[in-house]
Amino acid sequence: MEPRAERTRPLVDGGVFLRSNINEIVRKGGSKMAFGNQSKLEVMRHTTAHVLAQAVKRLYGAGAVKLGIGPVIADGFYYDMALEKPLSPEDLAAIEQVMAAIVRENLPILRKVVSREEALAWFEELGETFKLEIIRDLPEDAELTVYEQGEFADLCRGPHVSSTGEVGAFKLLHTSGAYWRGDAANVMLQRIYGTAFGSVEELEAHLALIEEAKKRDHRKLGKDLDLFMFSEEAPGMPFFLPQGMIIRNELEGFARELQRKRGYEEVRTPLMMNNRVWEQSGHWDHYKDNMYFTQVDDVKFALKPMNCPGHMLIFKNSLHSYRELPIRISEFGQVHRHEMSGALNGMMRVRTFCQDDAHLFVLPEQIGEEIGQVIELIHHVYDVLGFAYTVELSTRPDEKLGSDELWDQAEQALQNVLDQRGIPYQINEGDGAFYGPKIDFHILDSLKRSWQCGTIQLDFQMPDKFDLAYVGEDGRKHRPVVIHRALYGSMERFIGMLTEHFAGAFPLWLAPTQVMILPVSEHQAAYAYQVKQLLTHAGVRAEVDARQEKLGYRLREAQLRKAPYVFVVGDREMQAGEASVRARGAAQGTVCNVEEIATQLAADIRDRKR
RNA sequence: GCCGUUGUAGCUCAACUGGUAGAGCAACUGACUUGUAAUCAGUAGGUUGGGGGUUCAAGUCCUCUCGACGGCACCA
Repeated sequence: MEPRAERTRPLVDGGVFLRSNINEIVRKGGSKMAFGNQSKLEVMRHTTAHVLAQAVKRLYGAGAVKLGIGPVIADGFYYDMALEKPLSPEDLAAIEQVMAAIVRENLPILRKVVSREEALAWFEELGETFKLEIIRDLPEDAELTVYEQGEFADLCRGPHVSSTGEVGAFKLLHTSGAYWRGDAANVMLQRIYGTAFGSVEELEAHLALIEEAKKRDHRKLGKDLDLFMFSEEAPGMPFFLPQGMIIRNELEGFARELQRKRGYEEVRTPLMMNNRVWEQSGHWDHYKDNMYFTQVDDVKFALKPMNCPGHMLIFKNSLHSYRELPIRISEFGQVHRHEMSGALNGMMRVRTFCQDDAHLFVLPEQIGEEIGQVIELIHHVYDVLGFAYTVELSTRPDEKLGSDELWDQAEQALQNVLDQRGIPYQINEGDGAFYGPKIDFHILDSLKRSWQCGTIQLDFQMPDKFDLAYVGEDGRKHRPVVIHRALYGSMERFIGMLTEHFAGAFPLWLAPTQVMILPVSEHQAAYAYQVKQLLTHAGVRAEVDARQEKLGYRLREAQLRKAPYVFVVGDREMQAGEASVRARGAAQGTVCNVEEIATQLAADIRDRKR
């Protein structure tokens, strides 16, 4: 195939393009900061992004396309560009065709170091205004390189593979809008996402993984399994259906049980309070754009976006001695936060949710010990559920309350606890809450996706804002320190995450219906209900499906509902006080004495066995 | 909020360039009395998200609006 566009003048007068070769570059160790830690796959994906840009220019005309940036990301790449025409999925197919042609042409990829002036002149002529902006913002001494393949050239640090023919199996996935330089104040460009792999097999495996994730989508499973629903009447506000409520109650019960043993006291605080409380706490200043307000008589009220002020008021309700501390107040607190419409996402990002919140009022010297206990508690919860997790330490944000000295102290305190316990963690600069730094726990689900769930936040601000005090040994008033913490984070999000993690096949203790009992025919229906009764008394959630349908049909439904156990009862079982017990996923069942299996299941449920 | 896509029966989806809404499953009724992933037959079910407009005629075109989806930005 002939390269379509002839270049009529050299890119840069007098310049020499060198063949781009990743192996050579890595061997020579050239420009380590750019190349050193990139895998060959990443380099190839980066080149695929250039091929994408080249294809778009061929298709819509070089002049009609202004390039933004086209970096490699986890699992693929994207390229941002400005073009008149909004891209549709059909356009992606057409672009892929042109990309395939460019790969077949096997164009050599040439690298050239250019001076700032040369680069500016060239991209000026091309009308690549975004590239010009990049060049102007680069430091004076930055080494500028241009990569050229056929008629296409791009300002780029590289590296790239040595020719377009080395691009492997690729696919364009979807388009979206993206602000230039990630700033909402800038124009919005069109972003095309794609991925590439060394082989067709790897690409297909990746696409299959995406399909698998879609099948596990909690929005789909939540609908299929009747866990929860949404309504246009309350965007971003989930409705829990009876089946989903069972899961939620189990999770709450689990946390309550653990917290009771650890000296927590459960409370419930109002959903809305006079706005002056939020002005006092600093929430109004820092968070009013995301709060819901209402007028009651002539007074402005706000729905709580957080539970802390309510707990501060509870602490202030009585006088406290240093002997009482730590005081641990917990609440399954429903909060409302007005998230932007575009941010909503099923149970994962909602406008009202329930935090399994707690505030620990502690003496300064108790901070380390208390945080250590919360870390242990979170570990226990995740361990029972079988989750691996990572830990992040988030430090002071730009918009914050309090002095740098206090922040130094608070950040140091958290860091010390982690270090002393030998817990590996990542530091997340600037991601803390406005009142204090935090330790976040990120769960890794079965698809290796990370979800922020548990959190521990150290707060020297709220005690101050609310003028909290305890009476010390010396008989004088002292300021307690507050630790905010959550195990699940948001019940809604946690349930969404659990649904995807287990693909709807919840462990026995969480499963809404733990045993589905199927009488073979109407004759055994009465016996089936007896079995249900027995299981119910043992503390097992059992249902009977005695519909006038064939056993195979009802069995299929029970499996689709992902019931952990199916009991089939026919005449044989009825005579012997037994049931044919089939565990979820098992090819066939075993016949068990009903009382024995009931005892066994009750024990497994009590132990929250996985 | 921004860019793009999208909204048809409870669910999943169909209806060529505008010609007056259809299927499977589910539901209901009846028959069958069922032994480990779908028994058969029949019945009913929709102001095509909502408002406005163009047209002889709108699910289809235009417009406003609401919701959802994919991202961006946001996420104290």
